[in-house]
Amino acid sequence: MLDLKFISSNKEAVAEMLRKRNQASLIPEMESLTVHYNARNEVQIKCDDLRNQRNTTSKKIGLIKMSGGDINSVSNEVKAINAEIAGLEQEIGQYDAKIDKVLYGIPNLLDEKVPEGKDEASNRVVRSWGEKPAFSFPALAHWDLAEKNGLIDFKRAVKLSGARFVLYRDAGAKLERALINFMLDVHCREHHYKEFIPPFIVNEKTMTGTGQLPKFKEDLFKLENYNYYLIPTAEVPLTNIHSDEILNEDDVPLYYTAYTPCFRSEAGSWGKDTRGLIRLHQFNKVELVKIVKPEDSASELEKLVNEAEKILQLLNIHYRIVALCGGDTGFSSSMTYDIEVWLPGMNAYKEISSCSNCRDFQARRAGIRFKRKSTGKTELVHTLNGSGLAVGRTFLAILENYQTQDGGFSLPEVLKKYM
RNA sequence: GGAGAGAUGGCAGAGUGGUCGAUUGCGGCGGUCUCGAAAACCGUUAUACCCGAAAGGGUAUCGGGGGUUCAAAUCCCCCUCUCUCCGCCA
Repeated sequence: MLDLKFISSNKEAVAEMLRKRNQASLIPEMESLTVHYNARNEVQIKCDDLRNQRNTTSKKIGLIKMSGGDINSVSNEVKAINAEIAGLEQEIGQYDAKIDKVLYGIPNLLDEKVPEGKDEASNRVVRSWGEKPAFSFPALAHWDLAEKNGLIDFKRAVKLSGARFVLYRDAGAKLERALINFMLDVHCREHHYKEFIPPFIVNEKTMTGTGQLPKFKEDLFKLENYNYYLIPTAEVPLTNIHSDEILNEDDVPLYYTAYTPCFRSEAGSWGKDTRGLIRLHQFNKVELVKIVKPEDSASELEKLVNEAEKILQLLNIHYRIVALCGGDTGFSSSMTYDIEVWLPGMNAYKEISSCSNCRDFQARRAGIRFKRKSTGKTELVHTLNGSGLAVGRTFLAILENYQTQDGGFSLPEVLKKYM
């Protein structure tokens, strides 16, 4: 979330951001924050003053009692003050509730480099790498290749669970596992990430820390009768590892990675990408998370993209890097680069990684700070996250890009030792 | 699942109704000493909010929520989590 004081003194900048995100409808709510905030403070000042009176008078009572005096009248005086305090506290609570409701729903500020635009049509291609493969035959889509080669059992997955689930089998399961190990090895050995296996189920506070809750509850799977949610990405547990902590300056930057399955309800995407491996309720992903000093986050984002795209370079698959426009940038992110991989079978580029700089937005929600030595002050860290990469989509990119005329496919060189 | 114990500042660990935001130790930071370091000694060291130009002042916070009281880290209730023993179990 944004700093309440910042919003109050920069309303126009926040409104500008909301317009750029195509969410101008939030502007009146945002502006109401200042009103509530000021009103709240007035009550707070009154309340603090009364509490001060209460505290000093109460202390006097202790002294009076010790010297054997009568405390009745003073005691009644304090009771009257307390009644007044109770009323004011209730008022403050009401203001806080109103403020939080709005504040937790306001998206992050956008980096000035973010392109203008309402939706993905305005995303800007920054650069690309490699070449589209030239086939002398019509390229098959990955679902056909997966079926033909016995890598995935789509039908039985439906029997087991339903639509948008897959059952990897034989070499398919092995390839998926090989990719996970390959990605983790590259990031740990070459990019110096620390590896984790986090819980796949987290609580409400953790989901709030990274921004999934309260606003995007319908995108999550929630466990019945528990206040637990299935993680939609390892970004959630990894980023929250240090929630409510004050780190030493020497501890940062932190580079964390984890493989986890990711669970998404995909509410609102009925009919989209119903075939194959593009959009699933459960998919595998290797995630990269960085916790860094504010002055480093911009350059760390560029590095993060490089680390993620390294995987595709090693697999030798063509892709392009896209800077998301304002309307397409996620709630918690100030700036996002997508890596879009080329899929010859689908004749399209598809997102395979999303790398975001969340700056202090998540850090403020989750309470992740560090103590700066030169000033002795605590400051919010900046957090970044990126897929490195979505495993299932990498799987299908390999199938489509490495397919052969006979309907089979070959294996990228770097994966051979993992199979 | 049964029985018991516990949750206090970066960490360890005192504190059972008032002068306690909290003894002390360790760690951190600054200093004295030293060529330098260690040791020793001295000082300092929580977070958030509010008022203030600042100095400074106020308020809240001892796992979370509620209650008793003029007054709660301390008493009562509920919840969460941790530990020990027993049972079950990958």
